[in-house]
Amino acid sequence: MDGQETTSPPAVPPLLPPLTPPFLSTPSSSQHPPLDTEIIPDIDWVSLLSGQSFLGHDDQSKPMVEASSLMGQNGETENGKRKGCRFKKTIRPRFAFQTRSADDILDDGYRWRKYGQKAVKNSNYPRSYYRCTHPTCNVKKQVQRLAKDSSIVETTYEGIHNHPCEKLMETLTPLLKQMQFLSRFNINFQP
DNA sequence: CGAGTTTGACCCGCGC
DNA sequence: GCGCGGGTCAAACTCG
Repeated sequence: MDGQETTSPPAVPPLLPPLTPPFLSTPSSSQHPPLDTEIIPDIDWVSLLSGQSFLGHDDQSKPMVEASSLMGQNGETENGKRKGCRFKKTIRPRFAFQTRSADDILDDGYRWRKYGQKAVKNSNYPRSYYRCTHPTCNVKKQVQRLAKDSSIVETTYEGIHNHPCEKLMETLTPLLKQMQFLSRFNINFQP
């Protein structure tokens, strides 16, 4: 809720993966190549997109899964009205990063459904809320453009995908098949 | 027609 | 206790 305007990580709890450095403090554009989308910190995108533990340590720890499933039903009650456990204090793995992009949404390979948008204090730009559309997956993400530098989009992921990334699989499957095929002939990829 | 987006209302946690 | 701010819901709407 506070400290959002500084460069300190606003929503990155102790569960932050070690591979994810805190927010880039100075996104000075002097060294930036002219890319449409620039990933600022070093992110293990392979692990991230494959639904593996980008957190490095918590993919199998049950509390996270329970937290997710808890949120999964959204605390709806018998009369269809939502109730308190919507806001139950569950610690879910979250990590945030910033990208320099003209688009608010960076294509991470997963399919997201927007479920809300909210104006945030101290920011000219609204914050958008997305949820993974996979039926059993309850990962959420928040996307917000920085008030200071509107060219930077801050994305906060919450939760862990419990399914592989469709797009990544689509891309990798033919490659894997090809590798399997080649491996049948004991082809070594050596110079 | 199904999937995704928009948007106002609702709810809760927290600080005062 | 009250008000504020953030997060979510869900009906209405849009789009392919």
